Amino acid sequence: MKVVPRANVYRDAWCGDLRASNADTASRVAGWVHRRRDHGGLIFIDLRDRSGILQLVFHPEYGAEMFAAAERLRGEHVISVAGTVILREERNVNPELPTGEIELRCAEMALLAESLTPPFPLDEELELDETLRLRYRALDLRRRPMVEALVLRHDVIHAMRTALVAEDFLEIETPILTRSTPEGARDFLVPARNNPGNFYALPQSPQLFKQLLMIGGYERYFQIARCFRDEDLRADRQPEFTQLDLEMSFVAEDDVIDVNERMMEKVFAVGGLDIAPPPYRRMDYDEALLRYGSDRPDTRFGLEITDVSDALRASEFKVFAGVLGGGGVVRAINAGRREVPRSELDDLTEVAKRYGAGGLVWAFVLEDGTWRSPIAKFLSEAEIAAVTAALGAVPGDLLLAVADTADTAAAALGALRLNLAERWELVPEGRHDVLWVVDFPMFERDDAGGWTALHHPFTAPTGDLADPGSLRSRAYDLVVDGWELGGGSIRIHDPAVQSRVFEIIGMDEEEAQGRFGFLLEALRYGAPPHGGIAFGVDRVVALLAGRDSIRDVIAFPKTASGSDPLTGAPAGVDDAQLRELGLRPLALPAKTAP
RNA sequence: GGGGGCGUAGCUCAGUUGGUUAGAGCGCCGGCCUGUCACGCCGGAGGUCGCGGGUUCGAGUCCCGUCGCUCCCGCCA
Repeated sequence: MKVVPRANVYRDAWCGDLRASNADTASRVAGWVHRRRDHGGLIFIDLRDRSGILQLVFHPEYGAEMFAAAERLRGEHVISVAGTVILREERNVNPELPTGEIELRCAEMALLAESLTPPFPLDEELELDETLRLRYRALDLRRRPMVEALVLRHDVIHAMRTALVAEDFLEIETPILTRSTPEGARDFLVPARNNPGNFYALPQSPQLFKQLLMIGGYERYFQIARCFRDEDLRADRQPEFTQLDLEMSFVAEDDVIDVNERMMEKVFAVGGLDIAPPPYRRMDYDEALLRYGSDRPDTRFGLEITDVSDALRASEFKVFAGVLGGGGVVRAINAGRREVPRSELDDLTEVAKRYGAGGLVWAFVLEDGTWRSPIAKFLSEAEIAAVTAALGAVPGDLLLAVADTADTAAAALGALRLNLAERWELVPEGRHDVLWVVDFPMFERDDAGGWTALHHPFTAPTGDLADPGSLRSRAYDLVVDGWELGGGSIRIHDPAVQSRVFEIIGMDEEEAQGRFGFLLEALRYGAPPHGGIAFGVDRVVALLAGRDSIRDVIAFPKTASGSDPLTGAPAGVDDAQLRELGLRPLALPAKTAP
């Protein structure tokens, strides 16, 4: 650790800091008993603090009473010891340990706290049941992978803050208790005692407040902001999560992207990622969806998707004719030269179906250019040749195709790509790809046939406001290795445009005024052009730490069902509390009696 | 809301076609041990097989239900 602790009754050094250069000096350290090796007449203790591990040596010669006390030490007992740093004999050096050249010969020991036997081992890295880990989170947090993850998290946030402060950003807080604006995700609600029947909402993001800060003239703002969304969880989604939220005035897309590239370059360096310096590649949304089947493409491996509709336009094969005739597409992946058994093809078909495809067409290209495929007999020689050529396929290659709507084909083949990459381990070790996805559509159709904003309704559109389907948005997402790490946009600063966007998404004047009147009003008092971005801090850290789940980089996360085994949250409250809030107890259906 | 996987000792797991007394490693407890670092050796304790019901002569194993964890779809920037 960089700073030596201020000497006190407990310690004057970090365990993990002592080195050969400290040999023959007196030192005092404190920490937890990580492991003990009791040889009868000689005891070794690995003492652990936040910085690392130091071997302590206890010998009766150095103090009989202390030695007797050391015999009673058990795992996770807390002690403070004073002694002399000793250079180990060469044959006793432990090259695995940063402190392995030395040890502390103990002269004095204070037992500060005893520990029960821990419910799981803290000294080895093994997969543990997550409920158990969360139930005993204080102990789990002592484990090395957790310490490393949270230290990295700190370093990442520190790097972000340093980079932004250096670019004249101001850190400003926005409210946690705010107003429900049910656009996008479901809100967490908080009953307002002073106003019975009314509720605060926890923010899904500081979006509106940061726009007000721009109108307020602060020009460059950022915040490490806690955000809340009451939706079902995933490995990369928690009900409360942390965003690096920022906003800038008098900027266009490139200005925001430039600042953030400079910042993220520092962040990637903190994680030790080998990434080419900015500017980062930019890819159009349409291209991402076509070639990778996703708006957050993982470009670390090939298996790109190709649209082969044109080669099959005249096909008499009923499935293709039906789909193409109905405005759909046929898209395919050349999976390359692979020996794939029938059972695996069935698995892949299941993957495609899970994402909405009716099925998956497979074909092996044979030496003579024909196909071994269930559908070979339905296609003409010319069609087979055309599709083979479109995919750049050669004999031995496996082709996988989906015929469906463009959206479904993209989703199914996109998922299939990722599945194949994992199945066949196609991602090169240590490779990381960073890119901006840009030029998103502004709106997409919702289930009811209306329009809904792809990002959010404060994103600035480009194009003809009379034709919602043709509008693009001035948005940009940062994607790394298929993870969406951040997203933002240039915002609407013209109140007329903002009103029109609300109109397009089916929000009438009255409703818009009711929900967002405060923003519309502020926009009328001189709103500068502005834009910004928000990064998912948990995702950034998880990616840098090489973890699959953001739970592993959050000190106190929730389980996948949103519960907290540590505190028991969410938990019931008594009727008196409810009455005080003006709420009626809910009559829950009785549990079925045994 | 839907689908998949998992649930056996404190922990990580094995447990055959339904068959006698449910096992291993680690940990824990006791003993021995002066250079270990996953210390070693000897001995021991430790089980509501998630929970409830059913089938069966017999259930950890099969069936139904339920709870929890986890991954995914829907949902979600």
